[in-house]
Amino acid sequence: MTDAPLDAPATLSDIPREPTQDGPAVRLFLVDGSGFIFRAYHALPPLTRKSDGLPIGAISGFCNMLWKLMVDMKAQAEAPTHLAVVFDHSEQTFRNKLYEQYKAHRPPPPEDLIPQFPLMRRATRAFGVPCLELPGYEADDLIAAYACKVRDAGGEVTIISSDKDLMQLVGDRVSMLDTMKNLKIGREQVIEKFGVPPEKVVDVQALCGDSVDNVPGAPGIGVKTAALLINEYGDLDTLLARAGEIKQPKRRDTLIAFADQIRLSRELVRLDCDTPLPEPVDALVVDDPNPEELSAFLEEMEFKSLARRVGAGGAAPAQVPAAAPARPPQAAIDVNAYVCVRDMPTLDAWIVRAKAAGVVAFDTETDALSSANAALCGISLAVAPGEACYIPVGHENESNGGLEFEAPEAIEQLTVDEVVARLKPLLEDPTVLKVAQNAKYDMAVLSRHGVAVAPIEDTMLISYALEAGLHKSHGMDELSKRWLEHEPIKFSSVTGTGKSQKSFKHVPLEPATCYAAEDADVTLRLYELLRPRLAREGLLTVYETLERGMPAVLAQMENEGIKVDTDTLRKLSNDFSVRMGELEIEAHRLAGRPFNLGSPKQIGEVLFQEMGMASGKITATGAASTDASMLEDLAAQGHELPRVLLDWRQLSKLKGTYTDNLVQAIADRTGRVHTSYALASTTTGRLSSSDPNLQNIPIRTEEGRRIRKAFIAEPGHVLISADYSQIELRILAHVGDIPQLKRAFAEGHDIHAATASEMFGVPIEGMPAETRRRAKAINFGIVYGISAFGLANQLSIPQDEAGAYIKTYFERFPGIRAYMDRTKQMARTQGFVTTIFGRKVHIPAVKSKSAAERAFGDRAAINAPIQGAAADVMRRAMIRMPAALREAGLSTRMLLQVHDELVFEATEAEADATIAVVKKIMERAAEPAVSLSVPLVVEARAATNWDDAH
DNA sequence: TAAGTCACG
DNA sequence: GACGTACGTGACTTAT
Repeated sequence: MTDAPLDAPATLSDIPREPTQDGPAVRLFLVDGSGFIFRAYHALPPLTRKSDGLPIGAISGFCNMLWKLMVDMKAQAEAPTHLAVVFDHSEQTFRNKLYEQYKAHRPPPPEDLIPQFPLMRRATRAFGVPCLELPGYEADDLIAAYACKVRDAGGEVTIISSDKDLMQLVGDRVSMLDTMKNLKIGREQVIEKFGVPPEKVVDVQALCGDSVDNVPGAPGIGVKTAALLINEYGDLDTLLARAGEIKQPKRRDTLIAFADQIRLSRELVRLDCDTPLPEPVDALVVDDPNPEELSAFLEEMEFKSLARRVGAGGAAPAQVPAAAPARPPQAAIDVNAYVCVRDMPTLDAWIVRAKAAGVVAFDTETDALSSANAALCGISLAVAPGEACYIPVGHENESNGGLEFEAPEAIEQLTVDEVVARLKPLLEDPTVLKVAQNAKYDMAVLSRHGVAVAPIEDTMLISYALEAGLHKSHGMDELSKRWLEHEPIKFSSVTGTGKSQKSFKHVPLEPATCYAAEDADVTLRLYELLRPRLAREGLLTVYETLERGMPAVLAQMENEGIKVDTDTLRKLSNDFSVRMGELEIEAHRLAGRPFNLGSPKQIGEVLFQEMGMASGKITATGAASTDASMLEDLAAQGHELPRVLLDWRQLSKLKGTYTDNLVQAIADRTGRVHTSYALASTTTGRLSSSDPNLQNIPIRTEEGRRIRKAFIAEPGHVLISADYSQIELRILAHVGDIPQLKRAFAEGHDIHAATASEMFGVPIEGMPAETRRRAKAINFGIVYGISAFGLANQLSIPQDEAGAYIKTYFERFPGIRAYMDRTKQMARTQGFVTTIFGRKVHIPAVKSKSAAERAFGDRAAINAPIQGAAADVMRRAMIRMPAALREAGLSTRMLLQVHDELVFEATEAEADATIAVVKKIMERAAEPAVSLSVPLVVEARAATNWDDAH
C-alpha cells in the first residue's frame, strides 16, 4: 500500500451542497500549497510507488489532505464557493532584491521531496482545483492579494495554513484554518500568539525577525518584547521615532542602531494586497473533480485506497453508499418514457443534447444476429439516465406471405442514409464520448455505413477488465441485473421465439422503442457505475491498453472475413462421406450388428458388453469412456474395431464441423466467411471465435490440413500467417525467472531439447526423440499446473515415474516452484491472480469447500498469468497493427487471430513488406509496458492457402 | 439441455 | 490430508 494512513472522509456525493455563486457573497478557501506538502512530508513515512520506487509519501498525504478538505468544506453549513491552492514560484522574489540574505540559509528540501513538487500541481488540477502561482512572488503574497480582494468586496476568506507569516491577514472576514490540528485561527488566536492584533503582527515580526526565513529584525528582541513595545507605542513607526524614550538602555540602543534593518524586515514580512492576480476570482469557483482525470491520476500514483474513497463519491453519481439507502441512485428505469424519433428536427434536438452532455450511449438494432449479414433497423441513444430515444430506419410491416392484394402500408420513419449522415459527425466527434455495450458489434455495423465511431468505451469490456473470471457473462442483461437490479426487456419477448420468431425490423415501433432505447439507457447507467471502478481498482491501464482498442480492430477483421474454396470443401465432404460409409460397413461387420457409430453409448455396449473388451476409465456420469485415448489403448491391444471407430470419428468430425458448415457459413454479401470474436468470454484474456469458430481449424493431421488448405487468398494475393514461437514458455521463463530457459531462448536453442538436456544431463546432439518428447510434455504440463497424474496420462507412463520427472524439473528450475507457490498463494489470499501487464483473473474456485475444486483453482491460477500474458501481448500487437500497416503504406488486411497467430491477406507485391512490419510489431508488442527478459520471436510466411503459410 | 467427444492454442 | 487430475475454448451428435 502506498496510501497515506491519514484520516480521510468517506464521500462527497452524499453531502448536501450549497449552490455555488448564489448571491454576491464569495466564500473563498485558499490553500497554502507548500504548507500542505511540508506537513504531509513530515507526517508520513517515506512511501514509494510500488511500480518504480518514485517517492510519493508527501504527495499521498497532500492528496488525502486536499480530498478531506474538499469533503469537509461541503459539509459546512455555509460551504465555500471558491477554492484554490496557492504555490510558491521557484524563482527569486522581489524580497531577494530587498535583502539578498532573505531565506538564504534555508536548507534545501529533502531529496525525496523534490520530485514530488511538480506532482502537487498535477494532483491539485486532478482534483479539479485551480492552482495559483506567479513568478517573482511567494504563495503568501498571492494569498494576501486574493484575501484582500475578496474581503474588500464583502466576501469571506479562509486561509488553509498555520504559517504565522499569514496571520497578519486575519481580520473580520479573513480567518485561518489549521486543518492538521483542526484549529481555527481568528483574531483571538493571533493575539494569543503575537500579543498584538493581526494588523500589528507585521510590526512585531519586523522587530523580532525570523531566523528560518533569515529576516534579521532587531537583535535580542523576541516576540514578547516586541509585542510589549508595540502595545506601548502603538505601532512600529511611532516606536522607532520615539526609541530614545525607551527606559531599558539595551533595547533603546538596539532600536536606534538597527532602525533601518527593522524597517527592512518589515518590508520583508509585509504581505502586499496589490500583488497582481494571475486568475480572476471568478475562475476559482468550486467544481467537482473530473472523475476520469482524477481516477487516472490516482491510479498513476497507485493510491489505491484514496482512489477507492474518491471513486465511491463524486465520480460515481449512480453509486449510493450504504449510508443513504432510502434514495434510489437514479430515476427508476421506465421504458415508456423513451422517445421514438421519426422526424429530422427531433433527431437534431437529440444530437444537440448528446453534444452538450459530452457522453452518449448508443446501440444499434439489426435484422440478424451475426453482424456479418446484419442490416441496420435502428439506432438508440441515451444522453442521461432515463433519457433515451430510438431512431427506426429499417422497420417494415410484416408481409402476410404475399396474401394481401396491396403492398403493406409503409412505416413512417427516417431513412437509413439521412440518419446515418446526421449521426456520423456526432459518432465521430472527438469531443463526444460514445458508450456501447459490446461496441464491436455496433462498430462493425456502422463501419459498413462509413461511420468510424470514436472515441468509444465499452461497458462489457469495463466489466471484463474488472471481473474476468467472476462471472460467466458480461452481457448486458446480466450486468443490468447485477448492478442496476433491473431486468431489461428480453429480445425474445419483442421478437418472439422459435418458429414464430420475427426479425427486429418487423417489430412494431412502440415495443421496438422500449426495447432499444432501454438498452442505451442501461448502457449509460452501467457506464457511470462501472467506469470509475477501473481507476479505483487499478485497472484503468489494463482497460485502456488491452481492451479499449480491440472492438475497432475486431470489427474490421470480422467485416473483412476470409475466402474459402467451396469446391475443395465440397470435394472433401464427398470424399469423407464415401470413406465414412465404408468404415461404417466395416464397423457393423466387426460388431456383428448395426449400431450408431456416433453414439458413445452404443459403442460402449458393443465394445465392453458384447465384445468383452476391458473398459478403462469412466466418464463423469459413470459410463465407460470411449474417447480417443481409450480406443487407442484397445487398438494397441490388438482389437480391430476401435481403430475403425477412430478413423470414422475423425472423418465425422471433420465433415460435420468443418467441410459442410464452412460452405454454409459463406456470407452472401461478401462471398467470404466471417467469424465472430468474443472479447469477454474467457477468463484469461484470450479471445474466442464462433459462428463459425475459426480458431480450431484442423492442422494436426493430414486429413485435417486438407480443410485448412481450403482457406485461400484472393487472386493476386497471399495469406500470411505470423505466429509467436513458444510464447507461453517464454513468458514462463520470464515470470519464473529461469536462467537456463532464458539462456536457451536468448541463444535460439530448441527449448524442449534444452529442457531435456538440463533435466537428464544428456547432450542435445544425438538426443533420442523420446527424451525430447518427454521434456516437451513436461514443459506444457508446467504451464497447465502440472500433476503427476496428468503427466503420466499424457506420456502413458506410470504415475510415480511422472512424479520423479516433476521432482527433477523443480530441482533443476527452482524458480518455477517459487512462481507456482507465490501464484497459488496470491490466488488463495486475494481470489485473483494478475498477468505481468496487470490483467486481473479472478479464480473463485480456490476458495471452494471442495478440495478437488480448490486443486482445480490452483492449476487455473498457475496457468492464467501465463496464458493471460500471452493474450495480453497479442492484444497489444493487434491494437497497434492497423496503424503500423497504414503507416508503412500497405493495403494488407488482418483477417484472423488464433491465440498466438495472426493471419493477413496481402497483395503478392506487398507480402515481403507486410511480413517485416508484422514481425516487428508482434515481436515488440510487450514494450514499453513490460521489458521481457526473453526475446519474443515471430515466424511468418506467405502462401496462397492457410496450410502452406505455416 | 446435458453429456460426451474432439477440433484448436 | 484428501481430493480428483493437466490450462483455455466452441461445435457437433446423441440421448434425455
